[in-house]
Amino acid sequence: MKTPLAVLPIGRDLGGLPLYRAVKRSLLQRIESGEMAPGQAMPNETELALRFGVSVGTLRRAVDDLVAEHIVVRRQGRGTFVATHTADRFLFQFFHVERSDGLREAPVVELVSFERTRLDDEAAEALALKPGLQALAIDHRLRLQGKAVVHDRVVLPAHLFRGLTEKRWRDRPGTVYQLYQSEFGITVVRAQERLRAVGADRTAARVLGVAAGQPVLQVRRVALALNGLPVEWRISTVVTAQHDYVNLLSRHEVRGSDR
Amino acid sequence: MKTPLAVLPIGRDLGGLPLYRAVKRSLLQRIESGEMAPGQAMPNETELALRFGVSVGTLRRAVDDLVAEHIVVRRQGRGTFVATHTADRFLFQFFHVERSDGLREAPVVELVSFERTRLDDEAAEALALKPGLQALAIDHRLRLQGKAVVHDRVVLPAHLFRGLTEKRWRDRPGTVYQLYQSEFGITVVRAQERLRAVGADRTAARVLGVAAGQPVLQVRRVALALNGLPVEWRISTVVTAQHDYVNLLSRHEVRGSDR
DNA sequence: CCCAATTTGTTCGTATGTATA
DNA sequence: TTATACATACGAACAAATTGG
Repeated sequence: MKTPLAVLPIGRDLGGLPLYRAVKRSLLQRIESGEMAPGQAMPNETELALRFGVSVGTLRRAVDDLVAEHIVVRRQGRGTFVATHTADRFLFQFFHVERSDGLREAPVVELVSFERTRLDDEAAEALALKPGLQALAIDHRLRLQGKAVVHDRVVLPAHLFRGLTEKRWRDRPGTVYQLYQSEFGITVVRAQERLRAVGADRTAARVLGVAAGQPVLQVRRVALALNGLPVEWRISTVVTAQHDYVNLLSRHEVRGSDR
Repeated sequence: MKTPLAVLPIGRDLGGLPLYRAVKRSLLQRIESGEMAPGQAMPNETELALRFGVSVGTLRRAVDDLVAEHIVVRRQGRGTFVATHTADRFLFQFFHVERSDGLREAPVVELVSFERTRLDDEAAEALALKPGLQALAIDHRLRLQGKAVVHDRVVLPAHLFRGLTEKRWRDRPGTVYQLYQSEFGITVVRAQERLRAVGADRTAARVLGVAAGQPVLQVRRVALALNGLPVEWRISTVVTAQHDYVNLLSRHEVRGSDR
């Protein structure tokens, strides 16, 4: 016999909102709140349907949406799990640089610097925060096949990453997004990037070993968490002499945002 | 009483293939073959389900996939239609340049040149064809708010676009993808782009009115048709002084390819 | 190796709601 | 108003994958 679990409220009135959307929202809230943690199995479908007081089909419809948004993953015969960030997912969804001949591989990341600083105007705007707020600025060099190809500057608002030190950053076992998730409860689910071509500035030129002024690709990214709020600002500089930024225009948009 | 319509075969044996995938494939084939043309309404769901000999739920599942891939569109109360290329869709799915302050608008397109030529090695490789095949090369200048921002070079294999003349190109009412679809039965559904930063070459510099060698963004795109075959090769050069190439990393991949 | 329990995946059928013409 | 078509919701049955005995 399973533990007798509480009935889950779907949310007050749902004004015209389809039932499955209400269920989805409720599930999302439970995930955001940490009640169902990443990696953890959710109750099974019939169980959840029972608790929500909806049919299995309706419950499945709600979960379908979460699966499409990479927020949960289903495994036949095993269960449904709150999605964890993996190196694979990071590579696939957030790392777009590959060699011009199509060779794709994980970059080797070197830490260049880790500083406490304050948000400049651009970072503040991107993060929807006030300029001058305490922040962390972390620089990396990324190598592909030994070649220095990308310079990354990551800017994090300090109040979201309390207790983050250079050592913890350095010693993280996986990707930085895995670190955000496991150590700070921040799950990055989507991002917006803006790209432009510029002449390499001194920092990038030094870190990447190219001449200042040489054309490089600059990628500005703001990463958004589960709750839709921006949590990371990043400027990547890419040497595109032998590498490209690839973009597949074959993906699909989320149906309804709910955020 | 409806006309008594033929039973639709789903496809011989379906070895382990779920029924809804077989139905989807069958629908796709009918669309590719032109049996159901763009803009045209498909038979309604119960009708289709009946003809395929499956339940409405299964039929809907198949159509769901096609909707997700933008191959058909559903309109409640009206019907399900084979998708047509529209200016909106083109802008949203295939045009990624906007002003750095976020202003997004349709570009004004000027024809610069229209030539008959032959596939060079790079174009041939991208199009999976042999170098030297007859082709059309068409150059454009795109303006945003009056500013020349993009230079486009479109390369089309002549055998797919028989009878395409400069006049027909010039006189098309909508986007070029609408032209491909309505005049040549070619529906572009997805594309792959590779981006790099380079110094502006002479052509681009002339067309865009920038100094040669100035950093510009170069976008190489191969566009794929419904059947998955490449049909267009394009190199765009973007002046990113006041504009960005934007990319939303929030979209989702297609489940199973079927192609 | 096989069997049984568990969980998601697929398919069916039906009823009712909502948007459109 | 009426008819049509898609949208939502329900419930049930069986298939397929996984795990553990």
